[in-house]
Amino acid sequence: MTATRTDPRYLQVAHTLRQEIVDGIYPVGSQLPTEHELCERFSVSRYTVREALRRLREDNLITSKPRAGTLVVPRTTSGSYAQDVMSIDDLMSFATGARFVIQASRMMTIDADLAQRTGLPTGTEWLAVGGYRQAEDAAFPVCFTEYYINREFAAVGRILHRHNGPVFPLIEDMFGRNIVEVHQEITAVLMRTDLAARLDVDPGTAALEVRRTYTTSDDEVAQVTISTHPASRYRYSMTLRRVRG
Amino acid sequence: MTATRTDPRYLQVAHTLRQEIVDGIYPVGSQLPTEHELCERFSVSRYTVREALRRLREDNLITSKPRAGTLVVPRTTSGSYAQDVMSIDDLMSFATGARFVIQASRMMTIDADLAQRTGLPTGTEWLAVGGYRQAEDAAFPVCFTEYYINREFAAVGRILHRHNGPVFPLIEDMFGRNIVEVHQEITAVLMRTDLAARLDVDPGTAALEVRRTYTTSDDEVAQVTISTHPASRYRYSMTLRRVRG
DNA sequence: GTTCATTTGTACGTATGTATA
DNA sequence: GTATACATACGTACAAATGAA
Repeated sequence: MTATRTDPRYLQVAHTLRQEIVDGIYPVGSQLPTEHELCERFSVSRYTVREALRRLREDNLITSKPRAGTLVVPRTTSGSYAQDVMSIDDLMSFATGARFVIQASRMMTIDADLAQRTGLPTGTEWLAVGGYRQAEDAAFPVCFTEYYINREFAAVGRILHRHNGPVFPLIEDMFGRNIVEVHQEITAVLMRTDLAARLDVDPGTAALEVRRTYTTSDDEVAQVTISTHPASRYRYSMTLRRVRG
Repeated sequence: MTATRTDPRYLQVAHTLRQEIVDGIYPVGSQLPTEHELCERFSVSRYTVREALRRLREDNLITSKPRAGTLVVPRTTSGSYAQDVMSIDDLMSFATGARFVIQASRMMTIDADLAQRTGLPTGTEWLAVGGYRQAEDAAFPVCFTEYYINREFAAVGRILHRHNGPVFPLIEDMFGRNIVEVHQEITAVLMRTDLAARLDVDPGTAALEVRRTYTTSDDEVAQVTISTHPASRYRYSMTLRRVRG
């Protein structure tokens, strides 16, 4: 958008700086002038400069750190792939009508072993819920799932038993937090004997272990989920589309 | 995150208001107190109140309009996730300096068994290339990879041996085609005996099989890749970020 | 329809805190 | 430890938009 006469000052400043970054006057990796210098250059107050820089930060054009100044960062857009929400639903793999049968639910302190499995800090307390996910008409569960829920959001545990589908929307609705990032790790494991019996597969067969970490806009881990799927019943599938860079 | 003594004031105010919105003290559709009233209630300046409200706006909990005030809005379930190019690179799992050592390369007709594994039509001809991917200094390969390349693009086979990294950019560069879609399926399998020896793991251990299908803008399958990773050496990792929508 | 008062948006100046080179 | 640059915070003022008299 071109800066018009009616644009607020901070948008005009943001527009000018953005153009200069794109034009290479401030190349990637270089320092932007200090806020004070920008105030002088544009003859505006620090408030206006900071509002302008905030816009550029929101667009991931710059990062700022005390004392270090403001840095122009590389653009990550070109030739990227995007995955839309349908693929995510696919990823969630919650078949319609699949019920979650809770087997155990309690507050738990992360020990060294669990820290390894979950990536959570040792000694912290989390609501641990374990159970099996089962389709309405199926003879056997499709997977075993462990939830580790931040104690701040432990209240969702009260309604888990009468809830189907992903759990993190519950956290979003009950606490007004947004899950902005889902990190996912997939590994191949051998089926544990205790799970094998309950899932009705042989111990020592292959299984897919999917660990998801849900992070809020405050950079706080809201929930970690670990699902163990018998290889014979699960295939992780997704489609990535290239989007305009 | 619970408001701590060290949190800035605007975060404390934001946290309190967020909780009160969630608790229904300010239900969806209701007006939040005016900024002036919030200043008095929390004994902070308007700057602090506005920073707090900005956070709530960024999380789509409220909207503000001049004169109309600040409104608590219903949570929108919308919002897709996107995955950026960094995560894709991660997904490609091409360690710097990892070489591809070709073991076999020949034109091949898809039989019933291969059709099952690759998803390609029986009876069609493809350039099949098999090999191991190995880091410079590693004693053992990180994975075994099979490429099935559309015969139309079989010319890339000539330069595969002196190429590192993903193969599909070669197709894009050599033939001016664009890969617009990558479909990916991940399954857990048991390590095949013939691969186990070469990868230096025990047969019957867990392995991650990643199959990728690369499709051009003409809806033509350019390439199918099947990689078999020993579970002990590979962890499929990706991050999805929710984007405004 | 006009005017007015109210509420958010933009903008200035100043001061202090905090992280870091 | 110090100086610097961004982060937070206060107070003030006026503009713009809009709901109501």
